[in-house]
Amino acid sequence: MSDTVPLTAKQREIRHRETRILDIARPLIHRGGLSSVNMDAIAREMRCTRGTIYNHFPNKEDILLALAARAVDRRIGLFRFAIDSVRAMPGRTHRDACASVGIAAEVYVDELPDDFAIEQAIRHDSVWEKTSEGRRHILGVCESNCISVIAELIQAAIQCGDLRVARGTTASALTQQIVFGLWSLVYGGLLIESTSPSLAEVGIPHPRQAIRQNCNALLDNLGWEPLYRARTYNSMVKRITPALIEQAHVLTKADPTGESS
Amino acid sequence: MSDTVPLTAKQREIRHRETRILDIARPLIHRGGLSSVNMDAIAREMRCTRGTIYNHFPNKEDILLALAARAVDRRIGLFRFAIDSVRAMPGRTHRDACASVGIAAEVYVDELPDDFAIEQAIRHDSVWEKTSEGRRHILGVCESNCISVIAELIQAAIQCGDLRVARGTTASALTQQIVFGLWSLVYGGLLIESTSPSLAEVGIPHPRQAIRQNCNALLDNLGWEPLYRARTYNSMVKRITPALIEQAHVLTKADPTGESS
DNA sequence: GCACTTTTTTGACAAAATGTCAAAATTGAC
DNA sequence: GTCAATTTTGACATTTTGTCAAAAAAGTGC
Repeated sequence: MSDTVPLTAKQREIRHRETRILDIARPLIHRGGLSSVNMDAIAREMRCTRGTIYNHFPNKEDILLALAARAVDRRIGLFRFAIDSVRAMPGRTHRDACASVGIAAEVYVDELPDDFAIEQAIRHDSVWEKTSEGRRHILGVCESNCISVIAELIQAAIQCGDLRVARGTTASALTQQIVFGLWSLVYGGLLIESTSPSLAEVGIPHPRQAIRQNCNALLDNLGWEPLYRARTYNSMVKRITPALIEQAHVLTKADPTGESS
Repeated sequence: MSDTVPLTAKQREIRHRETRILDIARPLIHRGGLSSVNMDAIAREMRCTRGTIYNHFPNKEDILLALAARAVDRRIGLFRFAIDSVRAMPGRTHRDACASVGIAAEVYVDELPDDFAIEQAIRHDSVWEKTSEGRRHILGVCESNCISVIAELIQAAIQCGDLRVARGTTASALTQQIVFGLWSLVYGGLLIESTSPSLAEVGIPHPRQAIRQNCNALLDNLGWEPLYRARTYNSMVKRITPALIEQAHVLTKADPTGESS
């Protein structure tokens, strides 16, 4: 329902501007932190005035939300890439694919720290309150997609028999349990690592290792075969990490524009 | 080194004012959200001008940090109360005490939501950046105390034999692993619950239950005896929850002032 | 109680940021 | 080329933070 009328240059420019605003806003985070993302700075780089930007976004917070949606898209891209990479390795299990998503999350935090930061920022009440319903919905869809990616992986593990559903529960309940468990462990762990200033002083010198071990302990207990073996696990991590890092930058370069033409 | 000189009324007033500022700021969060905590509102309620408040705190962010330190203190109070309560119940294990801390965390989120909110808020870069080193250190000590409470509990479980240290690791490594694992699971899970708008739509209708189960799965796998049994676990939860809720309000009423006179 | 010094409080001020809107400028259509 | 519709502008109002010289209050010695 889009291209019935050939768009004029002006119309194309306007349609493209939302993307341009976001492309300009993101580097600002990197240069001066989140507080440097202000309408003045964006307008200056855009070579227009604030008023024009307000034609596209009702307020600053909606811009942040749009950036967050892009960030989640990149994160999903990284998760998918990890899963596909493991699938391409001979002899790797669904469990390996699941672990690779955890590694992808680590790479996300390390290589795309601005994306990680903005995902946190928009959760803040003071930001969330001001956002529009429409934008919130878009972000919700992105998040939901991300969960689906993991859930599908776990369902595949159940179907192929690696993960056995215990008596008294269902495949979907088990799936949800695991999705939420891994999500809490990895997200919670990475968040604690990034916001608790001196984790080492408190007695946790290697949070990444702890997160990985805890994920494996959880999966082992929930009945996922084959159980954790350090050798195979570590070799998978070593193989996939450099590819993930590269992919993180690829995903950043290629801007994830919405519609086609 | 404190009370060599009898303080004048004015000196006492000033010394007491820091507490007063915090006592006034906290209800503001409840009434109008975090954004309503501004210097004007505090000054109005204090019946003085902003300038006076700036004599006590160098900026707004330091006030938030001081509120967060109080919040962590209350949280520790709740955790300690939970542990002590379980200790007083006959036939309860260290594992029950550990689980009760998880319940205490749930009660904290539900009954002291402003405290939970402020603990999140101060993690935000835009807030953290502006805080003073001194205040950050105070908060770090509070956090460290909280971790100690849990770590001691786990060490006790190791000493009494409920928790066995596997070959190739140490008691302290295991302790750290468990502390960080439970922390990630519970904190991460509760955070996701509170910030992911429609968790139910995404397929996780009962996040609290999922968190509890995941904690138990993790502890089971890490070798904590006796293993999870629904009956004993649930009876403990039922017994302790009302007492925790009451304690949450007790801790709020009694303001945790710093020094004695 | 009085003159004085020190401390504390005040409120006017500057600065930074958001969001609005009537007027100006630009664009597109005939 | 004219005119209507759309878009952009920039001045304005508002809100908030943080500063600082001057005023007020408190303390001190006599």
